[in-house]
Amino acid sequence: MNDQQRPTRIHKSPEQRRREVLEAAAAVFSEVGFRCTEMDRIAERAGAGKGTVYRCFQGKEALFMATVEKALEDLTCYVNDVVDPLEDPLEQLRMGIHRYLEFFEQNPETVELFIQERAEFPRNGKPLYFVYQESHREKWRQRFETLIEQGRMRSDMSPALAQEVFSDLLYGAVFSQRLAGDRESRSRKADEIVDLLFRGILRPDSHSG
Amino acid sequence: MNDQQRPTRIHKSPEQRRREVLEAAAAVFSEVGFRCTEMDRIAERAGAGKGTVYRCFQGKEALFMATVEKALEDLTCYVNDVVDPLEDPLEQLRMGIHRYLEFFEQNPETVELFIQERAEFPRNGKPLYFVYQESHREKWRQRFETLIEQGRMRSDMSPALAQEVFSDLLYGAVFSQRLAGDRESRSRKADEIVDLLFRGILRPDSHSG
DNA sequence: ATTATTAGACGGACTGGTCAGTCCACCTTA
DNA sequence: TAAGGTGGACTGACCAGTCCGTCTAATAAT
Repeated sequence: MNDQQRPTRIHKSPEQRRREVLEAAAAVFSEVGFRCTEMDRIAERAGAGKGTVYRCFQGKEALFMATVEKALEDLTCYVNDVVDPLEDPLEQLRMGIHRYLEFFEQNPETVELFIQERAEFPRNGKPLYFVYQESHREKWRQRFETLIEQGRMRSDMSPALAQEVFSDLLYGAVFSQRLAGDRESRSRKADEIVDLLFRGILRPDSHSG
Repeated sequence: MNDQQRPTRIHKSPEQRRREVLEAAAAVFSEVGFRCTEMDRIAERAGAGKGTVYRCFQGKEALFMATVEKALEDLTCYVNDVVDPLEDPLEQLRMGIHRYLEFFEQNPETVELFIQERAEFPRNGKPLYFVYQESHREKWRQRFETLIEQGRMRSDMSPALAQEVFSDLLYGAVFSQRLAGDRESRSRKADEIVDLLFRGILRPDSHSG
């Protein structure tokens, strides 16, 4: 009369396990948020026991940060793999905006992870998102400077400010799109957004100073 | 041998109590986040007992949402009181951006509350921030439309898109400023940002189509 | 090829700490 | 003197992280 289920234990490679746990964690964290996520739930979703999860990652916090880091690496690759080979800075800008918006449209749960990171670890210093952003700042600023040197961008405009406006806008667009929930696809409008940033909203003949 | 402190109980008006608790709650919530906030801590900060806090507000969640709503009302007033009386839509836009950025610079903890709201109540539907935003959407769209009718704004540009870009940028700027932690004051750069949005980054003679 | 041995992978019961919310004895004030 | 505002001790639920008996699979021995 022993109808106990055999739990079908399987030994997998450490990398395989780690990947499975990480994937499950990203899913659960982005679905219910850091605090409401129970480690048991992640274990269950990964098809593993709690002990296994704790062998792969030091604890809940470390596991969460690993999911954030993974997402940032994915984002960086998605943008840079296409943008870096381009020659024209203007094309890099245009394509950068496009790829960035597209990435978040295809991986909406990523936004959730970034929100959670900032919300739950306010004392951990700068969120990883901004650490990554900063590591690319110099590269992008040079692109703006090149545009000015080439006489294509207004020389009375600070490249640093332009860069900040671009990155603030992208950040805001992605968050708004996800949080407001009812907006149209931004990535399909990437070209229009680029046009606005390049040429402004006013008619050329109407601004005299 | 009784050196027990007399707790100096004072009966205050319900409104006074409520205000004090709300203020304390906003401070603690924005300092340590929703989850890490202990109701005991809010009570202590408000100079009241836990029971008193629970008489003023139904529970932790209700108290938190009340702080968010209060912050949104303050923001709305700070912007609209100055913007609405203006006649020129372009001036309204310029001043709106300025006041918005200024508000968050003067009330940085407000950003924290908005982050927390979204992070902790993902299933509550749209965050209050976006509910408020939506309630002003129509008004702002009409301002853009007026600009087009007056021939001052490019007629090939969708007012709806322009509006979204403006609001996404503001949202992103405020969050970035707070989260990245090391940016310069945005409100002092409001005019430059406005200039970028109005005229674009490119030299007028360089875009031929 | 088959069986014996064992390191260590595995899962899940258990523990201990943490708080949200309750409850009631006390105190203020009218 | 009584009505009801007040504060803080208490309770019960919840869950991260631990611990250990069980089970797998790689290797050794035959």
